[in-house]
Amino acid sequence: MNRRGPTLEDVAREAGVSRATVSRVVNGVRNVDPALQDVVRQAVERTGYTPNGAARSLVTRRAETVALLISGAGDGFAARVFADPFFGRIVSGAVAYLRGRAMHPVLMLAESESARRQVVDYLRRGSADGALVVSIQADDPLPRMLCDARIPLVLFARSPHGPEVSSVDVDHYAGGRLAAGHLLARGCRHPATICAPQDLPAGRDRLSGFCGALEHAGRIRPAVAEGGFTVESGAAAMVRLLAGHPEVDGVFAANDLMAQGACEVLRDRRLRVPHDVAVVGFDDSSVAVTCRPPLTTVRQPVEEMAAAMAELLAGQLQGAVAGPTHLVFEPELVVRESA
Amino acid sequence: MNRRGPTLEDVAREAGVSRATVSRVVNGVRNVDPALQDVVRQAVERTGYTPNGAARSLVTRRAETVALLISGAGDGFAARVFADPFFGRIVSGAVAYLRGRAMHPVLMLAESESARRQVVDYLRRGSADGALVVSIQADDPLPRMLCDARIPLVLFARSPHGPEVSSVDVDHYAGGRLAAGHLLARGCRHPATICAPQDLPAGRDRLSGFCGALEHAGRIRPAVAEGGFTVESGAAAMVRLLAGHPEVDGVFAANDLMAQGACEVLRDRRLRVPHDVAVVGFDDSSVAVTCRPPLTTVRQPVEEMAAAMAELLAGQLQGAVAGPTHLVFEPELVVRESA
DNA sequence: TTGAAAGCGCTAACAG
DNA sequence: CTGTTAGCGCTTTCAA
Repeated sequence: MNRRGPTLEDVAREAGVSRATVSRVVNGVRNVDPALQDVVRQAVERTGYTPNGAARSLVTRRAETVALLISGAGDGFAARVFADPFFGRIVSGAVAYLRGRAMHPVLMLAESESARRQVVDYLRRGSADGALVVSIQADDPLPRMLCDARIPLVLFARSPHGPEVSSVDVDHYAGGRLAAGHLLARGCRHPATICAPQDLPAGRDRLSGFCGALEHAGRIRPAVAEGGFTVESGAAAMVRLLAGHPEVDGVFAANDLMAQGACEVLRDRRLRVPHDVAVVGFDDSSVAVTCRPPLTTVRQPVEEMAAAMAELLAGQLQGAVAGPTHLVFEPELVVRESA
Repeated sequence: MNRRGPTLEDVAREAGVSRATVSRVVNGVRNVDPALQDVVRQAVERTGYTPNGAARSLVTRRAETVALLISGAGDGFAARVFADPFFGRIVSGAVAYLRGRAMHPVLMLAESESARRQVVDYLRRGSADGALVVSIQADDPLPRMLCDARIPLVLFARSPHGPEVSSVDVDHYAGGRLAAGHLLARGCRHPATICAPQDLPAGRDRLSGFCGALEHAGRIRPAVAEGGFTVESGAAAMVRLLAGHPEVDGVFAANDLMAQGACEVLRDRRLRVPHDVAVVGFDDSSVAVTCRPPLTTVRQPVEEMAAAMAELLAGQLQGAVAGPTHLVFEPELVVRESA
């Protein structure tokens, strides 16, 4: 594969100017005679010139590329990522921001120990200038690895035990409270929750927000079953909940996928949603709309959060030396049919 | 961001050898005294050296990176991609192959005209060595753009009007036949299909395979409603089918997501699957298992196809000059509960 | 405003 | 087996 295209040299010869001048025109640097600019641009056109990224990066020390890392573990990791529209929203938000700033967004999965090493290597060698990290595993070693390698990064969700780096997050506690408030307001007397893994801070916060609001309203603790963010785990949790607490009339699921699983089980049992059991989800991903019935859910402004994450990183890359910034977004209740 | 780490020079000094020797050790080239190798490796360790990718690429003319491009259009493109586990399987297969060959897989979305230009630019400047392209749009301009830019590429699905490049595909016609055969075998008398967009060759082939087998068995043409690969479009199509043909007792949906939508509508109508209406999907993505009931479906060996695609590209990158290769995989019927 | 020249950090001949 | 040397293609001082 020796497709070596035309170089600056070739364009310069074609245009009858020096390499430096062509470089200036290509990079839009001022102080070039407009007439010459045209000549150069035509030469570029004729030769079909494209700058060689490696040569450029070698001197600029930038790749104009940002890696969006989705980190986790386990078999079928990719399958899980591509089954949750939540990630689609993150990608969407980050990509939109980066494209607007002429940065190339590249998505990489870090699904295993060796994959993480490869990804870190990719960044260390400078193939990307920094990383946006979305981790869906407790105690993910990736943020620390990146940090140790001096890679600029911003996290989606604050990591309590990880390194102190900038992050963007939603107020999970407030989200849980929103769900409880809504359930209470519609007269729910026997609330339950399908919570997220409790080794995740987000999982704990959503649960304690939910419980806290209930307690505040004078209710006893809700029935709790833990799920793993998937439809099936939500369904299984709902089955357990029903087995132990047949009186349940309201469920807060810690994400929409699990809420969907719950709805399916409820339906199988001929329990009407929301009439018999009200269901509230979390995220407001596209399944919230697809679900039958459409889900009332706690919306995370994911696209904005992702864009903010990219903006924070862009700032770091431009040399802003402020300490870690932690942005916390407010969740919002979106009422549809399920509750 | 001037984090300039140690260079070969630094390591060489530390180890008391020449840059060339360090380079050899780092790149695992033979002909280096084992003792020296150790010395060098220790020096690498001490200095925390990582090769600079730009400098290396500049001379090797390779980035050791392959782009996996998902191309299409429309608002919510990312959302759609991340709502179909089918893509997860592609990513999974390609990533697994590439990681094993020490290539960095990077996923990029080409969701608009400008995004496509950016992606092509990324490849033209050499940030990746080649592309694996998954297009979910009829007449996608991307393959041709890549081809014109002399970027090595392999397509997922053969493009009839696009440039002649290597591709990997499943026998869609055979897949449609498989679905028809199964429906017929279980005694279905009024088959219908929720077909894929007919401007897609794959969509046409799945439909004609289905119709062909029916015809061959002496049946009339099935009722047809077109969907757009999403759950909602499948549900809407099912509604139309039922409205026009209440007698329908078997449905072949051109992907699992649409099959799921169909199942939901059927359930709402109190029609039992498969007892009243049998449903066959396509893909065998993870929703086939999640769906209620679990879907009988036509399996595409997506992971293998993706790996084959990566292998074909790797061959091209190594300079194998064979003409375009078209690999066609056989689909397989996976029987679960829905039919 | 333009050109000449010096590298960026690395690999790959080519000697030794 | 090891070191010396010549670039890879580009940006960026520094002079003119």
